Amino acid sequence: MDSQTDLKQERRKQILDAAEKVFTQRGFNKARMDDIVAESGLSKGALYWYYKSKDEIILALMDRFFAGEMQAGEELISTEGDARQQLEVFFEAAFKDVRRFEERMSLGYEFFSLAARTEEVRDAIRGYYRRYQAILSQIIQQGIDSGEFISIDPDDAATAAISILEGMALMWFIDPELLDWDRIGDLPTRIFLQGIMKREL
Amino acid sequence: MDSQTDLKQERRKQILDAAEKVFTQRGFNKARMDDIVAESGLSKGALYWYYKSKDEIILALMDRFFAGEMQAGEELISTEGDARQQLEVFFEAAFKDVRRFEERMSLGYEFFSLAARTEEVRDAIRGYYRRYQAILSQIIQQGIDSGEFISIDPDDAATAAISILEGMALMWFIDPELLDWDRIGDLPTRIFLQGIMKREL
DNA sequence: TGAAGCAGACCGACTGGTCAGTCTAGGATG
DNA sequence: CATCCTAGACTGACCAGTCGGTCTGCTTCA
Repeated sequence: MDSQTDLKQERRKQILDAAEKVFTQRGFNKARMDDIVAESGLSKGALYWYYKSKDEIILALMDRFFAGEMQAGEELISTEGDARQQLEVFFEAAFKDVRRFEERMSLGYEFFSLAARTEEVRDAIRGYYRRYQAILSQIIQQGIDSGEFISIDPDDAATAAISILEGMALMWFIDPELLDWDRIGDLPTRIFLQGIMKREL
Repeated sequence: MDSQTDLKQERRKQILDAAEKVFTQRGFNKARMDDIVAESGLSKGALYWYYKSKDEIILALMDRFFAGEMQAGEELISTEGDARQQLEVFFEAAFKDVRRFEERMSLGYEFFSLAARTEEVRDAIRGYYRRYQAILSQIIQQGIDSGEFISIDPDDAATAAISILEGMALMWFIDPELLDWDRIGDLPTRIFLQGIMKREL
């Protein structure tokens, strides 16, 4: 029972790993099941033993993709420090993630374009962002309570913060030169923070 | 020669209009050439008379798409007022555009995911953003020169501004509720502006 | 002990549908 | 007679998904 379950997990991982690689390189539509078969080292029969269809693989991959992206964010909430420091850490970690997931970014945009036509995908992405927003909103609320930040709707400010992150990721994806991390550094973070911090008059 | 050219233009427009509608609804891959034929009211022969392939239509559509998006931005540079006002007008116009292009947004994300695998697409989008950045950078430079804004790299600040716009468009695409324009209004603009404006100490 | 039975995991040749693009046989316009 | 079409049948490649079959390990029971 146990080693059987392990095998199942192992095989599913094996298939999703292969699918991730193939889908990233060729996109959902150009990728053939036979590519995934070849990449996974399994057979077509095995592949269809574990997943009923290509769509099922895509959906399973999506779950894994956004769950993975989420982890970094979720862990952050326990960070020490005042709201400003927490946001700084958050942004910094997020930027690092963007660079770390470089190759996987195109997969993200595959999901976005799928989202337009597939409710299931849209809902998954939505859930992901809402959880993200909740975390940031909480931090910002702290900052408002402690008098660090100006009086502002924390949900909206959180949405704005995520927008900045996602926008920068997009820009970097399209034109890495325009957005040289070493040069631009934490500029957007600084702009955002200065934008919401209380001024000392 | 003249009315012939007109007819050519007209037919090409007819085809691209149909393609835009079909691609927006079904995505590049699910959309069939026969769908575009039906939508355009022309025949398959006519379609292939004007465009050699599906890819050629996609590329032509891309040029039109980004050229259209660009116009609004290009016109802005002549706007009156100081840098702050110009940026405010710019952001406001951009947000209006997002809402106006609601149905066409999914097409944009089709292009983004294509960009990962097609240099021609990547270059086109890149060019579009660079022109956009140049405009914003110019305005921000003005603001720095006039002492309105803090000393900052205008190119980087412009990149940050575009990131905010694009990020918000993305968020809205995925979750319009999270980003209710009437509620969130010009918050991101205000945050950005406060972030780069000189403080009166 | 070992033969028989069985189920779950897996193999890969094959099928059947789909669809981009072609082609034929015209017709109109200028 | 060149250009701009119409109508739509057709071809050929491509590929998701199927299906008959194999292999391995476990259980049963004589």
